[in-house]
Amino acid sequence: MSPHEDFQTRRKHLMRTVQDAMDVLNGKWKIAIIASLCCFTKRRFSDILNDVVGISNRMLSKELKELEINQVIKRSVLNTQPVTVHYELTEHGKTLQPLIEGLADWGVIHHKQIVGT
Amino acid sequence: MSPHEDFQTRRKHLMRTVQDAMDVLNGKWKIAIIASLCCFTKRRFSDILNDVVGISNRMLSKELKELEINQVIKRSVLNTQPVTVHYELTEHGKTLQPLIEGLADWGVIHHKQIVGT
DNA sequence: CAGTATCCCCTCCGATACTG
DNA sequence: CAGTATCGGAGGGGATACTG
Repeated sequence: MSPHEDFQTRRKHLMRTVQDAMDVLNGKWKIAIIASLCCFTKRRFSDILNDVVGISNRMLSKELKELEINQVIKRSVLNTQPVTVHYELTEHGKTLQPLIEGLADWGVIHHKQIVGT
Repeated sequence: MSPHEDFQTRRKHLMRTVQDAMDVLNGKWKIAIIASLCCFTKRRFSDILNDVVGISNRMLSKELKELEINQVIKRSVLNTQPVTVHYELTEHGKTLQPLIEGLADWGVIHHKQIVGT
């Protein structure tokens, strides 16, 4: 295989697997929601609503459902009065933590790059 | 500082810096475009158009501009006939490579998780 | 508290056509 | 080849009100 073909093959594979990941993390809010669940294991609906600046309850509800379907988060209902609901990362979801941290680190780097120190 | 406050502080910081990163990588296409530039340093407009499945030239043009403004990619015009344009990651943009790789790795993990090996 | 339901705007984005 | 211009539709997403 020529070096050129090698690059092509690597790129195609990279593009496809990155896309697989982005299919789960798509939309405006998913990453932020996951970040909210990264520290401190359990959060309630209204906690996340506060963490993620600007999100509406409608959107939060929708995004949480999608993340649950993709087995990234787990929803558990406690039979208190009124009902309490806990959200947390699943074991699978926790494999995203390094990525979120990496993103946060890059956010810092980028801020320095743009603002200058 | 109590452990609880510590968590709060860490989360706030995490959320903010993750947001800084996502401000640059927002929209449907940025990550895929950067992935296309990760292997093989230079790509032409039409190359990226082919790499990123589904994107239109309109969107590609728009997203490339934003990435250039954020100093993630560099655009260079070669005075051939007709004009050739090369896009490549800047030094700053290259600091995103580990993240893209991480995303790709997670894509593989997730695919296994959902499909089952 | 943890959501649903409804309404509606407006932006994102695709399709098509055109230019240097 | 590397874009820009224009149009139009779909749906993302906000605001508000309501429910168990």
